[in-house]
Amino acid sequence: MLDKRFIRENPDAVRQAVRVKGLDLDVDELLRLDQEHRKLQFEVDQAQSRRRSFAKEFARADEERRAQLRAEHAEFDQRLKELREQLASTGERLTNLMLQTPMIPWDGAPVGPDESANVVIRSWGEPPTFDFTPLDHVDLAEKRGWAEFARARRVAGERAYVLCGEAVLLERALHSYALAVLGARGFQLMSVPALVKEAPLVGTGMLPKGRAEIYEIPADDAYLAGTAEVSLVGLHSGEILDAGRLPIRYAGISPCFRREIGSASRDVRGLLRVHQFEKVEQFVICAADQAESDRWHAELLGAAEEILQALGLAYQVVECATGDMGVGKYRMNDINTWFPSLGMYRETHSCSSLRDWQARRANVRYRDADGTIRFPFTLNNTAVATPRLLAALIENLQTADHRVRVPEVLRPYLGGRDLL
RNA sequence: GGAGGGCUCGCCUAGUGGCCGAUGGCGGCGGUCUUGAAAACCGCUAUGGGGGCAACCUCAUCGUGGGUUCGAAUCCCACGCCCUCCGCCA
Repeated sequence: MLDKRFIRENPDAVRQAVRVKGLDLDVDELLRLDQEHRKLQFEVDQAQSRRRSFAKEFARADEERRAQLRAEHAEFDQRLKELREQLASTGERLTNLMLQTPMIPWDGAPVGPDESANVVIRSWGEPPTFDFTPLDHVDLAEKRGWAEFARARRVAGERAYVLCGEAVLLERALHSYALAVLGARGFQLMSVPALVKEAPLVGTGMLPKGRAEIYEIPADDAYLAGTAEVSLVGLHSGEILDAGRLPIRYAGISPCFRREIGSASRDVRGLLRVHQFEKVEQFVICAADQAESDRWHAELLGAAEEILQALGLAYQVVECATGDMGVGKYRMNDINTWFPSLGMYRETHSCSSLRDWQARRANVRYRDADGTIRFPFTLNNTAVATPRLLAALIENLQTADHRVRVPEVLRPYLGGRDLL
């Protein structure tokens, strides 16, 4: 969500953002509603002011005068009621449009309609070469008894999976390692709800646009969050933080649920695109300062790269195009990790800066040293998301005899074993 | 699931229909005093919207949303959350 004043003063910048992000938002209608809303607000204010003074007069009046006042104000009350209704309905329409306002993307973002316009900005590592025919993660896992797919789908339908035995330990090792890396970098470890109310989903920007992507539990007016970010933002919703508390850095771990409606029949095999997964997410709330936010963006990207490098997985860092980055993003960098079975790099991490777009929605504020109340900037990035990263790991580190080399950093979590 | 109690300005608290955007204390900030500090004393100390160049004016907000009333923190209804007890349960 953008600042209304900013929209009034820079409508062209907003129109431009709507265009390059491929959105459907009528900025002129928004401006018109904003103006109408302000006009109605003014009228309602005046009417209520009058109502208050009338009430005071009433208190002082005698019975005869009171009867007279009641009669006089019947019509006025009706008018006030109508004004209030108009204000409410205009406000509702305005809010609907405001929730669709996009963050203005940064100058460096490639302009393009979708991920095809993304640009690789750096690479690390070389895709492994095998002197045998490598298996994909599904065949490898089944051969080793590390996963069940057919049976899992009997239980939970398409895209379901079961991890078994050592795969369970390996998955947990990835998360434990990610938490250790982030803990060492000063992040507060947080295990957060995945079952959430509507408000934090709107606050993060997952709703209203992403409704089709989110599991809904109508009986309880609840939803299953697709990322820990939802809870982490929601934790501070409505608060005015002390500037001294910033930056807030969280490493949030949670199960994540996504309906994958827009990807039906894509990646249906294996562990790449599933409805339920486990993720450690990095999340930062920092002062409303672009330079500081940029530093955190680099830091979040750096933590993810540290993890991938320690795991020995080749990856590329991608500068995401305007059409790929989503409504609220200022800047987005995906990290794509090499998957031998696909012969390509696939997204395992996504690092985003949102400036104050999310804080505004979630109503998270802070008090600056000089007492000014501001909306902070928020950023987030994946640290480890499994089983997708687990699949990358076993594919890349497999051996000819269908075993998997354990990266050194994971060995402490696997009883010191260097081979599974 | 059942029964009860509660939700007021950072924290605690006063307030049962108009004098209440709201009392008092604590905390915080500024000042006086002091060599310095403490104590004491004085002052300030919510957020959002609208109007105005500005000083400032105005409206809204006492968990949320409705209702009653000329007028609601206060009365009524629904919902949310917290606490206590019983039951159930990982």
